[in-house]
Amino acid sequence: MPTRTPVRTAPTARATIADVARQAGVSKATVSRFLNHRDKLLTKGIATRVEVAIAALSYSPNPMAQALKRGRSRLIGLVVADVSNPFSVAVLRGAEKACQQAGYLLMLFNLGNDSGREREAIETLTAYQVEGFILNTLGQDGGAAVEAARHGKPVVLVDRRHHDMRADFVSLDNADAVRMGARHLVEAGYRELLFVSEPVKDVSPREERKSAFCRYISESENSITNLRGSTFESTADDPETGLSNALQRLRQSAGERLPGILSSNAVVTLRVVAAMTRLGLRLGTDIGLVGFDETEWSPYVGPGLSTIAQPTDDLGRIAADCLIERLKGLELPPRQILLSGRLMPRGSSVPASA
Amino acid sequence: MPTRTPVRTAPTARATIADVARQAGVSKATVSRFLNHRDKLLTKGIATRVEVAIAALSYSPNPMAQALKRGRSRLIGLVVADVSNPFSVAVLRGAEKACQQAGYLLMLFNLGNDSGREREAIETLTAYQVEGFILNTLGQDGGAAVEAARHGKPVVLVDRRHHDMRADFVSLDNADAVRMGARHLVEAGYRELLFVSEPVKDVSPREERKSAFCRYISESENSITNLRGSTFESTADDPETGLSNALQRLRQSAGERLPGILSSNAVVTLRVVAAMTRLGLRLGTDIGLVGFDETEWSPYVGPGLSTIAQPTDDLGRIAADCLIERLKGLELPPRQILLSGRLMPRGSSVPASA
DNA sequence: GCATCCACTGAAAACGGTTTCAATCAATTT
DNA sequence: AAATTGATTGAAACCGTTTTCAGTGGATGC
Repeated sequence: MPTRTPVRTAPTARATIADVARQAGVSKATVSRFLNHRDKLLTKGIATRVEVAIAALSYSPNPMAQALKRGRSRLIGLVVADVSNPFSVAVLRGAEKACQQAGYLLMLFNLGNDSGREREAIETLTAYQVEGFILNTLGQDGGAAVEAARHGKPVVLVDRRHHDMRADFVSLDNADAVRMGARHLVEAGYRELLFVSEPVKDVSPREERKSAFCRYISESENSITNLRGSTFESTADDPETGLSNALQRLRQSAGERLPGILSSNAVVTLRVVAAMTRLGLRLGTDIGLVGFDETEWSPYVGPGLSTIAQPTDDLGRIAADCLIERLKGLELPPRQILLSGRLMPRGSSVPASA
Repeated sequence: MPTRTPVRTAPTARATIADVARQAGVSKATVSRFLNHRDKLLTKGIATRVEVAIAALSYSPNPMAQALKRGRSRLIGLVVADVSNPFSVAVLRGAEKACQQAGYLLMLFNLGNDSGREREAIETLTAYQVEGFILNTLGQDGGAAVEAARHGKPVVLVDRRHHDMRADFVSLDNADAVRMGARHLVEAGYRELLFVSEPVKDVSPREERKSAFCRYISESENSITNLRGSTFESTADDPETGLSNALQRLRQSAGERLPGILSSNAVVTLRVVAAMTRLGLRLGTDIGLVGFDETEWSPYVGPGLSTIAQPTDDLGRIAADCLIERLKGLELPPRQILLSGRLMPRGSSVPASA
C-alpha cells in the first residue's frame, strides 16, 4: 500500500497532477494517462488507485497547462460588433450553448461598434490560444480576419461576409427574406415601397438586402400595376429630420397608392416608428411597415409590428457547430449556410379596413 | 553585432521568447526583463536590440504561459443568469468595457437560467485560472459562489445578492426606485396599486422590491386617503390567465379609484401589456403602469411605457472596476454600492384627461 | 532455459514564459 | 593598486501538463 497522506496544507490552492501522483503513489505520467486514455493503458489496480486519489483531492487538470503543452486550449473566440445589438446577443446565446455542449468555452470580445479594433480583437484572442473564431463584425478591417485564418485558425462568419475571405459563412437567406417581406406588403395592398436601412456601404447583409429589394421591384414592375420602389439610408447622426422628410416624400409620391416600408433591422424599425409617431402617422393605415428582426416587444408596438424573424438561435448554434467540426479536422471547401426567415404578419402591415 | 537571421520557417506559428532571444543575441531572461520592467534594468543598447527583434518577429508573449508561471491570467469570469435578459447584456457591456481598459479579458459563462449550473460555471472558470468573478446569477446555489471566494478569488455580485456571502455588491437602489415609481403612480392619481413580479422567493432584487412596495404602502396609507396595495407573482408557466385574472380583480377592488401597476422588470412589463391587450384595456386610461427597466422600445409601446431606468452601463463598469481594485490588492470590508434609478414618465402613467 | 515480445510504468524533456541565483565587469573606495 | 560595490546579464529551475523514451517484468516462442 502506498502512502495516502494528503500533502497540501492550504485548502485554497488547487491540487496538481503531482499531488495526485504522490497521493496515489504513482508517477505523474500515469495520472496523465489515466486522465487522457482512461484505463486503456493502465492496470486495473493502478487505475482505481489513481481514481481514488483524484476524487480525494477533487483534482481537475489545469487547462492553461494543458493548453500550453497541447497547443489546444478548448477556447473559442467570439468577436461581436456590438453586444447591445439584440441580434448579436441571440447569436451569442446559440453559440454559447453549442460550445458548452462540446466542451468549449467562449472568450468574448466586443467591438463596441468600433471597426478599427477588429485587428486588436483577433490578436488578443489568438494570444490566448483560442482554437478558432466566430466573427460577427463590421468586416471593415478585412485583413484582420484573413490574418486569423493565416494563423491556421478556422473562422466562421456569421451574418456579415468578408468578401475577400474564404471561410464558412452562416446567415439568413437575405434575398429570400426580402422577397418575402416585399411580397407581403404588396399582397396587403401597398404599392409605393420604401426600403430603409442603415448606411449600406461595405456591410454585406445591408448590401444584399438592398439589392434584393431593388431586384424584386424591377422584376415585379411589369406584373404588378402601379408598383414602385425606392430606398433610403438612415444615419445615426440624423435619425430625426432625415427620416421624417423621407416619409413625407414617400406619401407625396404615393399619391392615391398606399405607401409601405421595409426596414432592414430592429434599430431602423424603431427609428421609423419614432418618425411616424412624430408625424402623427398611423402604422398600417397611413404607412405599412415590415421590419427585419423579431423581438419580444414586436407584438406590442402600435398595432403590432410585422416582422421577418431570423432563426437567431440556429444561426449561433450552427456557426459554433461548423467551427467545432473544423476543429475536429473536417477538411472541406468553405461552406455557405443560409437559413430562411419567417414572416410574422401583424397590424403594421394591415391597411385601414373599409 | 549578433546574428540577425530569422529562424522560424512556418509563418503560421507564433514567435516565442526564445526566438526573440536568439534573434537579438541575448538570453530569454533579458527579453523577459525587457517586457516586464521595460528598460529599468537593461542597458540602452541591449534594450533597443531586444525591441527591434520583438518588432521584427511581431512577438507578443503567450498569456497562457504567463498565467501558468505567474498564477495570474488577466482573465475575469462573468457568470450571467441569462444572456437574453437585456439587463444582463447591458451589464455585460459595461463590464466588458472596463475590463478591456484595464487589460483584462472576459470569459463568459451563461447559465441559461438553469440555476443548477452555477457551481459548474464557477468550477470551469476557476479551472481556467480566472482571477476573479462578476456574478449576476440566481444565487440559488449559494455554496458555489462561496467556494469561489474560498479559492481566494475576489467576487463582485451584481444585482443579485447571495445572502450568506460577504462580497462587494453593486446594484440599483431598489428601495428608493420602488418608492419613486409608486409615488409617481400616486401623484398621477392612481390609488389601487398592484406590484407584479416574477416569483420572489430567493431572488434578492425581487424580494427587495416587493418588500419596499409593501413598506411604501403601509407608510402612506394614513397620509394618502384611499390608497391600497397588493402584490402578484406571475409565473412563466401561466402568464396568460393568471395575470389576466389578477388584472380583473384589480379593477374590481379598485371600484371608483384608479388602478395602477408597478412591474418589477421588462419581462413582466411585457406580460402585463400582453394581458391588457387581450382584455382590451388601455394603458394609462384603464390601468396605469410603471415598469422597471428602460429599453429602446419603451417609448413606442402603447402610449409609451413609463419606466424606471437602471444605470446599467454604470453597474457593469463599476462592478468590473471594483473587482479590478481588489485584484490590485485593495483590502477592505465588502462594499455595497447602490446607484439610483431614474424615472422616465410616459403615457402609460397618465390617466384619461377630462 | 534463453531470447523475444508485449504490456505497463517511470524518468525526463518538452511547452513558453518568469524568477532566482550566480557570474561578469566596470566603477568606486581606501 | 587591491578590494568592494553595484549594475547587467545569463543559466537554470520552475509553473502543471503531455509525451517520448527507456526500463521493468512476466509471458511466450523456440
